[in-house]
Amino acid sequence: MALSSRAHAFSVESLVGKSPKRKGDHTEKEKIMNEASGLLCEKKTDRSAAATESGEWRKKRKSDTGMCKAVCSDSEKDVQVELQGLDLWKRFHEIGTEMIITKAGRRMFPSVRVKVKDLDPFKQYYIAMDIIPVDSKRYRYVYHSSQWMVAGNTDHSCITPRLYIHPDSPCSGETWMRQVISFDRVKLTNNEMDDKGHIILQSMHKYKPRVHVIVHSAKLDLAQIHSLPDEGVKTFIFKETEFTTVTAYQNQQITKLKIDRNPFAKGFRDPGRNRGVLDGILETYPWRSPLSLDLKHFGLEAQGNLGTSSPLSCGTPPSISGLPSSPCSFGLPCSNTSLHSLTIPLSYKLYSPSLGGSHPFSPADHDRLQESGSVGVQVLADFPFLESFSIPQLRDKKKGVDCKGPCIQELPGPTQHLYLRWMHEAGSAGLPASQLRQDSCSLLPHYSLCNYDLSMASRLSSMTRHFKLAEAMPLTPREGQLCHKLWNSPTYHLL
Amino acid sequence: MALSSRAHAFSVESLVGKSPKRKGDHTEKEKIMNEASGLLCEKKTDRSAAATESGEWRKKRKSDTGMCKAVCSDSEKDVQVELQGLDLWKRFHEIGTEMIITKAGRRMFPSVRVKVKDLDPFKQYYIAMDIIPVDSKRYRYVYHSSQWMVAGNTDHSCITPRLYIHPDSPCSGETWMRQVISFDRVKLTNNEMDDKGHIILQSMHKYKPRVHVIVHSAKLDLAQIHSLPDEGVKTFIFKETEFTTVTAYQNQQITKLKIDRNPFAKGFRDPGRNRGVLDGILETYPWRSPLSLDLKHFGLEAQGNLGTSSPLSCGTPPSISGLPSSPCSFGLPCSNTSLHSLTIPLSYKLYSPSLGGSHPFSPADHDRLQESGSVGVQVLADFPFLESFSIPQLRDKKKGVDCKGPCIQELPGPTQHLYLRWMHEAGSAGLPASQLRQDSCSLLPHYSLCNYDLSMASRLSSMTRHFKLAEAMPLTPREGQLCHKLWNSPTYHLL
DNA sequence: AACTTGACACCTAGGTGTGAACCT
DNA sequence: AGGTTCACACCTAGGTGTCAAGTT
Repeated sequence: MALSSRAHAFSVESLVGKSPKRKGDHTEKEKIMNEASGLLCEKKTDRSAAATESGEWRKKRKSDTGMCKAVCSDSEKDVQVELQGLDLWKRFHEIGTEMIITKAGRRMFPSVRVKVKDLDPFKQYYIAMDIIPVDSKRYRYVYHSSQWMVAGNTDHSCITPRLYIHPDSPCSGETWMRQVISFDRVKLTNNEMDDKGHIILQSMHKYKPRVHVIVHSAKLDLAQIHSLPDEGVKTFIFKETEFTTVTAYQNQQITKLKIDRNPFAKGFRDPGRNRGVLDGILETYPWRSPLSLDLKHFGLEAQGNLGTSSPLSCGTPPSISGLPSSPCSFGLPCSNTSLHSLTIPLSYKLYSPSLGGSHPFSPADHDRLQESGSVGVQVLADFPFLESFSIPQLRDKKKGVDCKGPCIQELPGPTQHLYLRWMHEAGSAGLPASQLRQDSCSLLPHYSLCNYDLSMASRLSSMTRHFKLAEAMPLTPREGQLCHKLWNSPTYHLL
Repeated sequence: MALSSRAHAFSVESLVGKSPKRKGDHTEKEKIMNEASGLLCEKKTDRSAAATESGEWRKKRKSDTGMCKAVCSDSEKDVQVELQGLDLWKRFHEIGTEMIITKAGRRMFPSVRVKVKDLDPFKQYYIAMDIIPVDSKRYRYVYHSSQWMVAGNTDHSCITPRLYIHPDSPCSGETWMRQVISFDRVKLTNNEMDDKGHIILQSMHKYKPRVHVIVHSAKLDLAQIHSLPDEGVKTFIFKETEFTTVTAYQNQQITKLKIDRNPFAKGFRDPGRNRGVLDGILETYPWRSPLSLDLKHFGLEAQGNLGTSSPLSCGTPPSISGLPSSPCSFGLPCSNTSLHSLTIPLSYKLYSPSLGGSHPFSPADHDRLQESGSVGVQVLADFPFLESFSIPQLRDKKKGVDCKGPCIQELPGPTQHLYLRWMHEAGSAGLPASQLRQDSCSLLPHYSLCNYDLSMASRLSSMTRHFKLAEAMPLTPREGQLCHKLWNSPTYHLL
């Protein structure tokens, strides 16, 4: 994925390593907190919004259901609040959760979702959420150590956090208890003048959300509650929901996890990440096989193939974790029904990210590969100079207009080569070195002339943005931008 | 537009007439009601949901702002409720509003939107909506007379209508009065077992929505209100919001108005409807001119023109309300930038809908035309037998797969002619008979070979579905389906 | 023959991360 | 050089009328 320039700078080691953890003194302490679910229940006793986390509290854990319970001891009754989606929150928390804040307001992901128990079924309650500072520090992300460091002090004391009343409020205890109470519509903003009711936060600070259960009284009007009432409030804090505010993601692992789990970021998802590295591509994209490159031929066929689906032989779909037995069949399944739109060349090379070189896979790499025990995939894309290419499915109108020539003329000559290294997920799809040796002869570069349809092409474009460019060292932001520009320039984008 | 088979059968007369009104005894009475804004305010005195429209009420009108006010006289204070979007409601009401109901639930369009005035700013209110039967009759739409007729009796008495509480409830009078209160999330269903809280109605019946302003009392729980409380309720009815429930639109004019006004139906919209009848097409679709048809040539060029934009001369764009001065230039503006995808033939004929014949325009028609004072446009589309037509923008995969031959083979011979009559909106773009006579010689059929791009093609397909098939008598459902099938068969659809 | 249903193309509306450009 | 903003491609989610096929 084309992670942001910042995120690109995240060190390779921590990405490829088996189970990357934040380094430093905090790690052990946080782990303990996670295991303890980090629950806090406080009874509201004063008007201070940034209430201290004091007060009696007990905790209970249901790790198998992915929930955690907070029981708030009270003169009346024990109210329990369970955080939903605890597993996901913990995955983020282990890395160091970041939340984007924007001027217009950005939703949280994950969002705070709770189940409430042991309310009085017949009483009316408001349920609300706010977000308070964890400390008075300003933070800075240090790329080379992949850590958040204190960068200064901030005085939060004069700011009263905005209270987000759950839209179903007020509601009977019975009704609240029947449903999962989701705060997914909450939006975070860094705009101090915000008039849309979003929660206002400062970037590069640590915060923690709180959930409040408020007993309804006749005086309360939903439209008039802007701060917590003096009494009848129970507050719950879940340590796992702590986060650092950012305007752009700092830690690449956070970006990755967000993309993987947030449905709205599906467009940035690597289609094959949950299977063998190549499986996703192989199964998703229709290819012709065996791969062979004839750019002149391609140039001639580019238009001629429009709308046709000539019967070509299809290769055997290989998988990276179970390589094909036929020595030279690096082909992919062929879906003729979608072979009607566009002809572009594309080919793969196997590549070891730990080798550090930008060269095609060579026999000498085998030995080093055995040491590293993992392997990536290098993609070679060839871009012929196609002046009058027909692009019927042109969604990006603006870019499409600009596309007639100049953008492609950045590249000299009729054919361009772009080498990309695909960083596979650590451990998820590593190719065993032994297997690689066995089949490595079949993995040497082949060139392909392949037809595939434009919707596939657009997905491929998205997919390739998840590739890591092939450099020995982590990319600098500038490098990342440059490579992305080449790959994602208007014309290429249309591939 | 390809109105539903039912809607197709709507009689020509009522479509073309200057200001079509429903015929029958009701017309005069309804007109009075419209002018009186049809307001009703009733004070709830019993639990009967289907309350009678009795009670004291006054009315006030602000026609220039498109709103209408209801003032409910009361022991406490006058509460006023204004229907928003009154103009739109009235346009529908004049035709005879229809609302689709489905098993899954369908939104209303227009939706009920009101402004409330003179509430007690400090009191809490619920605002709710329900929909009650207008009478105990079942209705049937009679196509040849374009009228709704009583078709039987229904006993509604045992059914208590579902109450839809506005999601902002309860809320202070102050807050309610600050905003437009919209019931656009209300959904109507014909599923008697509905468990999603939608309003359950019976198809082919007449209903009227009611808006209730309910004073909050401590006893009321938002989740527990399923019927109107005994007291503290003021009810408002707007005559213009009456509608007949259908599962498919019956009156083509309703379909047309829904498509024109509902943003979600934009895909079915005729791009030129707010200008001269032809202007939209002429300005929107790139054409080559002068129109001339050479099907053999077309067949040969169909693929050859892909991706090219050969420089052809473009005709003068005429408008139906101001015909072009050049005698034979029924051409259209040419947008070469989009002439790269597909070549299809299409031509126009002027046609008088009141003549009733399916023949091309003849001199003898002129006299009759003068009497009718209005004119439609007839479209002649020619479909050559194109076996291997290139269809890059194939979104409808299912149809695309079926498209190879059989569907087009329904038509005998290499070329098919389909006559469509385009019913222009009454009064919006009528061609003066005098002007027609003057220019009628230029309106005799011409044939055209024209290139235009696929996105345009898809819109044209949508547009042509709005045409009315040229038959002397209103079409039967079967006829409508047949003609639509020809025009919209898988291959044609891609035009 | 009248009416209903369900899959569908085509929209609106809005939530994502990206990277260029900008600010400080 | 760190941090922020904005237009954007690419998604999810769901509201339209259409039509073929079904039911009554």
